[in-house]
Amino acid sequence: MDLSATSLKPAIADRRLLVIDGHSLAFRAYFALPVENFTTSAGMATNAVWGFASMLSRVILDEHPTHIAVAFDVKGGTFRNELLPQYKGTRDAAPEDLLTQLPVIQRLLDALGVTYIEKPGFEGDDVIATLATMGEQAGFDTLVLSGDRDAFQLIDDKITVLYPGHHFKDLKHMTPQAVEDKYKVPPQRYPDLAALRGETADNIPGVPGVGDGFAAKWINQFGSLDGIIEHADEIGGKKGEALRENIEQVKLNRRVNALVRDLDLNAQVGDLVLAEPDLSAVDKLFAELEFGPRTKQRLLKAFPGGESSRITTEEPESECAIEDPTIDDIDTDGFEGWAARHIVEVLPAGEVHVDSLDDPSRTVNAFWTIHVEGTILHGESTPWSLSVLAPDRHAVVLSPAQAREQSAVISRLLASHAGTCAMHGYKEQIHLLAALGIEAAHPWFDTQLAGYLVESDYHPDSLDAAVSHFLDVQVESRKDQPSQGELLLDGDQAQGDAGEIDEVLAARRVACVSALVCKLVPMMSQRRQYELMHTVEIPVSEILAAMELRGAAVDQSRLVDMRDRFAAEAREAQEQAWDAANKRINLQSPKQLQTVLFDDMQLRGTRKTKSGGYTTDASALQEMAIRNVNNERASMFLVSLLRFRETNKLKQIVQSLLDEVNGNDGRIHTTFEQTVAATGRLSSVAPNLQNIPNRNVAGREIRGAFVPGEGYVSLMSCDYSQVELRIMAHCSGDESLIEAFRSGADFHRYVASLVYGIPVDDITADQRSHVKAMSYGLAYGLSTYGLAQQLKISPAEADVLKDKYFATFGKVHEYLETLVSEAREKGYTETMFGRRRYFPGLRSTNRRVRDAAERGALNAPIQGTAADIMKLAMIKADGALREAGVRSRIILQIHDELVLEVAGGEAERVTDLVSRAMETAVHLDVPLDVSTGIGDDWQLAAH
DNA sequence: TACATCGGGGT
DNA sequence: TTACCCCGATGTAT
Repeated sequence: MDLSATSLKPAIADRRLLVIDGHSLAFRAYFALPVENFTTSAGMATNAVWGFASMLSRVILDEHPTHIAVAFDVKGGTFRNELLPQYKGTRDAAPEDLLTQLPVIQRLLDALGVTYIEKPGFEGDDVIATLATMGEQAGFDTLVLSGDRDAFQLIDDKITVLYPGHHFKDLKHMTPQAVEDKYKVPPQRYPDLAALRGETADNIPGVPGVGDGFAAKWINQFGSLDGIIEHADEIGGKKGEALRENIEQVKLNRRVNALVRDLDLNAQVGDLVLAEPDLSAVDKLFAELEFGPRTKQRLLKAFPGGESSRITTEEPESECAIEDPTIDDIDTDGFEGWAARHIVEVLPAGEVHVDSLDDPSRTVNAFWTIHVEGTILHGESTPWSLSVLAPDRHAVVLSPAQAREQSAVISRLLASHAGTCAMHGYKEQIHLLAALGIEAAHPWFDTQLAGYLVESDYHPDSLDAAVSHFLDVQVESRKDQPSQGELLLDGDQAQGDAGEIDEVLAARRVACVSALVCKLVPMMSQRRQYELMHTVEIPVSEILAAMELRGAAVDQSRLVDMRDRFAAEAREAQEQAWDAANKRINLQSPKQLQTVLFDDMQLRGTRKTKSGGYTTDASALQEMAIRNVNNERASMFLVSLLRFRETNKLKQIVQSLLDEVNGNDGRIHTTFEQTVAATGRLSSVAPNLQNIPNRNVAGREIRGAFVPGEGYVSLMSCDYSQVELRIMAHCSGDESLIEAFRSGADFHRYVASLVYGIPVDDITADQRSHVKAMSYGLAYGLSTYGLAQQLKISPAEADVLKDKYFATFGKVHEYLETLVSEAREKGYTETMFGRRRYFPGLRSTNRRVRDAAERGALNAPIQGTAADIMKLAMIKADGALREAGVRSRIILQIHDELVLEVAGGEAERVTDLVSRAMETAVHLDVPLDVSTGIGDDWQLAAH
């Protein structure tokens, strides 16, 4: 079936009212934009007008209202001042050049045909409250754009407040759930909470010592402010006393912050329709304000008759709109029957056939989508709902209990129709499905992996973010967490209102995934990324999911000992540093360090940080220590500081590991991020197990705390040596470098002998290390300056080394230049396996940006190919282990190293299987060298 | 409370 | 003034 026929209409409500707090928006615009940049030649300030206009167009484009109104405050007091004379008393009077802009903004609104409303004796907020209420009664979805939190009391299913965040252009969608999450009370109780807490901005005192937390606690305990007042005597402690003392104030606050929702405004909501602007009036005003044509175009674009309005009112340019599916009730039907009719009988069975997937002319419109919502916690993930969307846009939403009941059916469906199955985030889905007793199978399409493969520099952190990025629409599709009693329950319990709402959202989520598939399929084909997705990323997802679930066992008592020891040593170093400084400063504050080093001690700084001060990083401290060996206090301080930094860091690392130990199994379950690193590498979070110290003895000790778990006898570590250099040798075809690897000699020593033209045996340690640094620097685009810095030699000497190196390995030089020039031509780089990364920065006119892009373009194919090879090796090794039927298993990947937990009696066999898998992951013109080690812990497994 | 900056751990 | 990451602490703005 053809999706394009059925899924074109955007899911935008027919009638959507946007109500704007005019004063609050003008204020924010005024303070966000520097007035110097927005002044007419006659000296009139225009920053607030400009900011207001640009925000207005932005919100209209983002939110697609059909109706719109702006509310303003009126000069003179309101009924609130009579109740509470000091109300808003601390607010500074608005600056003169803001006040003069308010009438201009109103003129602009007139020209645009936007109604604005003021009501003497009342605030804009009351007008807003009234409009929102009228809108709700007339069946509108209403958005309230306001920076005043009093507006939160209006929020319900139909009314959402857009609340500006840190930057005023980031608007938070405050839904009932968002308010509940943030304040732990429902929106209608928010004013109770505000009355207790007070509002400094409005000069309203609350109960001293009572903040949001206590206010929410009481509200939840007694139901509401009235309940609290009734039971005020029962509340003990200082806070209870404070409450009783201020109870009249609180009551007054509550009367003041209640918005009036039934003003007589002399207007009908239906009349607020977004209309075509009066172009000549806009032109005239813009000429006065000296706004350019681009500002005008941008503003008008948002209004009917403007350039892009056709797209939003008719069909969107992409055929991938999100439409709420028809939700089928399976109580009367049974899931299996539903799946048979909507999926099994419609779609072909079988696995994915990889052959023709990368054909750019290919289109796919016959697939089904499965999506489990929930939170992931390795070992005890919590699914909230499972949704299945069929190609005919019919969907079923199951509660966790229902899904468990159907687990066998769903597992079978996933297995039999994997070849037409789409998901978002296979790895996460594996965990959530497993928690429901369902076994996942390699899907045909993963929208998260696909998004990563087509645009690896962009990392959405949620499905919604991916949707708004790739489909350029905002949808409300996610509550952060179902609140209590709102989880989808089973049959008899489930049919409350809350359950109904969740179903719609869950169905919308799966529709989002489906829309992403629609958008990404042509991009994947065009960029030829299917093969990578199927042969690399999807199988890797499965392996990573298993690794995450296994976790890594640690010896907790050893960690605790280490932490205490590092902590003691850090304290000692701190005392010494304090003595030397004659001050008990915070050694973790660069700012305080700067005063001691550069003011008190008058030391000469080295490099500057980007905020202007001298850096206090380790290399600078070392340099200063050398310069000041004769200054006893200074060197004492510097040395102690360095020792503090080192030991304190180690303490923190150990502590962070302890914090992450799972209480159930005593193991650490990291999460491997598969779509974060733009080059194709994995990353590891919570905790990061890819940066456990390894460079010096003290740090390496931490690796000793990683041990084989119950049922296992040792850990094995296998790593590639010099993969990136081998890739350079292979890709450049440089005979000398290839020979260097084939010879099997000490690589760096061998290379040094070629570079310096002296026999291998005569190479000094210095020469070897210089050449080694040069070799590694190549893949990073290291400058001569950087090389000099690192080797502590002069830039001139570094230059000589570089020239000699490239004279010896000419093809390497050529290859690196080709990488950049090809990237410049095509706009992207590619690894050996076709993984792409785009580099728009190569065309930048800013030299720094361009240089950075060039270094990236140099590095990405090399680092990326190494990442590809390791991923292939993991697939191969995992397959080999399974086929051999051994119990030993991979638990960690650290870019070029695999760590395995080895079962008794399997050491030799596993060493053989894994090293063979890694060596033969791909065939290069140079051998892939793998070294392995095995031992009682990770440190002892080193080699 | 949220964000930017600094510093430092890994490959 | 070397690529790619993750994280904690500080200090500032909100």
